[in-house]
Amino acid sequence: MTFLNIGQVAERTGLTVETVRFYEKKTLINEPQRSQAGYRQYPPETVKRVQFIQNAKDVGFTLKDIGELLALTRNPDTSCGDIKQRAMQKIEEVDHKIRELQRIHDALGRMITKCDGRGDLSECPILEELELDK
Amino acid sequence: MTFLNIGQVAERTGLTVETVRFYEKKTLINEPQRSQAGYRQYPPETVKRVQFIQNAKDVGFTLKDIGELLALTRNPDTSCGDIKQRAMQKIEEVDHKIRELQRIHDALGRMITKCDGRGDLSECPILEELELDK
DNA sequence: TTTGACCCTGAAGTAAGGTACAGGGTTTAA
DNA sequence: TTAAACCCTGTACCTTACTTCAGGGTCAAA
Repeated sequence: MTFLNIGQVAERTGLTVETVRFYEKKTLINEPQRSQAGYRQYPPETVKRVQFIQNAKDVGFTLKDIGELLALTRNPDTSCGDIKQRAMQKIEEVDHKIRELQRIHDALGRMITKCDGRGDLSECPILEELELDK
Repeated sequence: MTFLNIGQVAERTGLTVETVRFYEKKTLINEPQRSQAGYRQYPPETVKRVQFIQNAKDVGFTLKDIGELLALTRNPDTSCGDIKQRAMQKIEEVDHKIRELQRIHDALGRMITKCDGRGDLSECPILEELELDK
C-alpha cells in the first residue's frame, strides 16, 4: 500500500491542495497519517472519498449535507431508507428553487415583451413595472 | 413636504431600520438630510425608491445589478433598450440556473427510483451511484 | 549544494445580503 | 423628570465554499 501526498490527491481529483485541506478541516475526509516531516500521507481510498464528495455536490448536496450523509453511513443503525429520505428532501428543495426561478422567469418575460426597446426611459415599461418613479 | 425618520421608512416598506441603513451604505438610496440631532430625514420618495429595490430583487436582480440599473437611469444617454438588455441578460441567467437545477432534479429522481428504501446500506443504490465505497 | 517544486500552519479575505452588538445620544408622553 | 421608544456610529458576525497570504520547512534533481 502506497500513500499519496496531498498534491497527488489534488491532481487525481482535480481539486486544489487547499481545497483538500479544507475538506479535511471540515472532517469530510479522515485525518491522514503524517510523514516524519509532517507531510500528509493519504491512503488511496481517499481519492474515492473525495470523488464521492464531488458527486454529491454535483447533485445538489451542500458540504454540511455531505457530512451528515457520511455520518449516517458510519452509523450501523442507518438503513437504505434513511439515505433515500435525504435524497427526497433534497429533490424537494430543488423543486422549490425551480418553481421560484420559474416565477422570476415569467415575471421578467412579461416585462420584456411589454418593452419594444425603443423610446425614452421615462416611458420604459420595465421601469414602470418595477415602480421606479424617475 | 414632511420628512420621514428611518423608522418610518422601515415601517412603510417592511424592512428593518438596519437594512435601510445598509441600502444607504450601498448607495442604493440617497444620503438624506439630517436633523440637528443627526437623525436621518428622508423625503417621502425614498419609500418608492426602496419599493423599487424590493421589486427588482423580487425578479432576481442582485443589489449590485440594482445599483447599475439606478446608475443607468441617472445617465441621460440611457435608452429603454439598455434596460431591456439588462432584463434579457437576467432572464438568461435565470434560465441557466433552471436548467442546472433540472439536471440535478433528474439525477436525484433517477437515484430515488432505483432505491426501494429497504435493504442494507451496503447495497444502497444511491450511495453506489455516488460512488461511496464503504 | 543550490534551486525549484513541494509541503506546513494559522489567519485573513471573498461574495451576498444582511443581522447583531456595544455604547452612546434624543424625543415624547405620562 | 424619568422611562420607553427612538436614533446614531462602528464593528463584528452569519452562511457557503473556498482562496490567499505570510512566513516558514522539505525533497529531488542538476
